[in-house]
Amino acid sequence: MPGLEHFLKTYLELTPPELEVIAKRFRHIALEKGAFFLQTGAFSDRLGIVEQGLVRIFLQTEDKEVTQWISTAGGLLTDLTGFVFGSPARWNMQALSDCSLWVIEKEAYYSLESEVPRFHHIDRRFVARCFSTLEDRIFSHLHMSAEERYQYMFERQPQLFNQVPLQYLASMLGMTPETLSRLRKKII
Amino acid sequence: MPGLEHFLKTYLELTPPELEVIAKRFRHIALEKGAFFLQTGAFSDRLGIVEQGLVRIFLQTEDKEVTQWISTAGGLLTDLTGFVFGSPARWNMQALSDCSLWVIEKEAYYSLESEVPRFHHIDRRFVARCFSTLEDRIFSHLHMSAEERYQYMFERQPQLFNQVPLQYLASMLGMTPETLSRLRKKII
DNA sequence: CTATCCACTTGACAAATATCAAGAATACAT
DNA sequence: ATGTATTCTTGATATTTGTCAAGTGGATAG
Repeated sequence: MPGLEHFLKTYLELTPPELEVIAKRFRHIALEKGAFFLQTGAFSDRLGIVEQGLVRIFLQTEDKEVTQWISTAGGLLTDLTGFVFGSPARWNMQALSDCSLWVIEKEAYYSLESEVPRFHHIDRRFVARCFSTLEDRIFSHLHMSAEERYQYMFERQPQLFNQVPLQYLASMLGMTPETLSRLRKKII
Repeated sequence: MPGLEHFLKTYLELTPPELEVIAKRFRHIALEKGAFFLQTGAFSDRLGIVEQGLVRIFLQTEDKEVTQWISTAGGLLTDLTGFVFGSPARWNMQALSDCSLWVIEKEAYYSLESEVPRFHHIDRRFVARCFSTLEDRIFSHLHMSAEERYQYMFERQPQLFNQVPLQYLASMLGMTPETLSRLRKKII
């Protein structure tokens, strides 16, 4: 199984010593199926990386639950807005299966600024990469149909489609479970 | 008319001396109607803030043009991904009317790191705010109908609806011009 | 003033997607 | 294993949105 250092390297370009200092600040925790890593309204005072398992990021609106994303191995867990601005978290993050995570506290994260000279540069690229991912996603909603979004996601994250309840995938793709079920049938 | 410093303050929390140092690095330019601030594939080596006028941010796909956003006074102009990672710009940015802009070169922007001690903190919050805006937008596509997205945008940016060709607004909302025309009629 | 060009609107129709309800499959607990 | 959730599928139908084509209206150049 790829370790924390492997995942850190996929987000950030780091030298071996930087990697070591940063990795040391993470601790390893278990998150049982059904448990929350974060809940709406709480303080987002830590950042997690999924080692194993699936975590659903979602929000309750008046009329329905909206799944924003499902994080798999290597995926990021944090309410970035809350983490940066200290505002109450918008998102719930709940384990869909028994998970193991690496976690760094906000305080430890920021203290890296004084330990790793290039840290602000690293962090900046990290946030910008998150931005870039969202930009792609917005774009997909502006010019793709539900079917095209399904295909696009399926190509990029095929493992999700075996493991995640379809209702959540549907919400994450901006369609109803029935529509997703029909698209899937049509395409196979 | 609100000045550059006013707009900077809306993005970033700055002390008066910081504000002064940063503002000094911007220069003031005109962008004629139809001219491009940035084109797809170019280097995104500067960041602009709209003082006056409208700038459309869009991209050409095989089958259609997709308008991602329209920047009005105070709005931001940069391909953030390109600006941070040095990759070729994804977006075109074209003036819809005669515009005046404040612009800072990438090099000058980064040199602020050594002039303003808190700069990395400021910059980080800036990027995170951009992220947060996109997150809201993704969310709107996951749970709102075209009609609801129209209403939502109309409440937040009513000025756009007087000034911008509807075809661009439609694309930005992820619908056809005909649909937008009908929604507008229905709602008024 | 008039011709021309856009952008916008409207209508008729088609396609995509949602809704509601029922049945089938699957997972879960006892 | 068996019964009970729950989730997924399917069908019928409604609604929303898209497409295509024609028309209207307003701006602008000559």
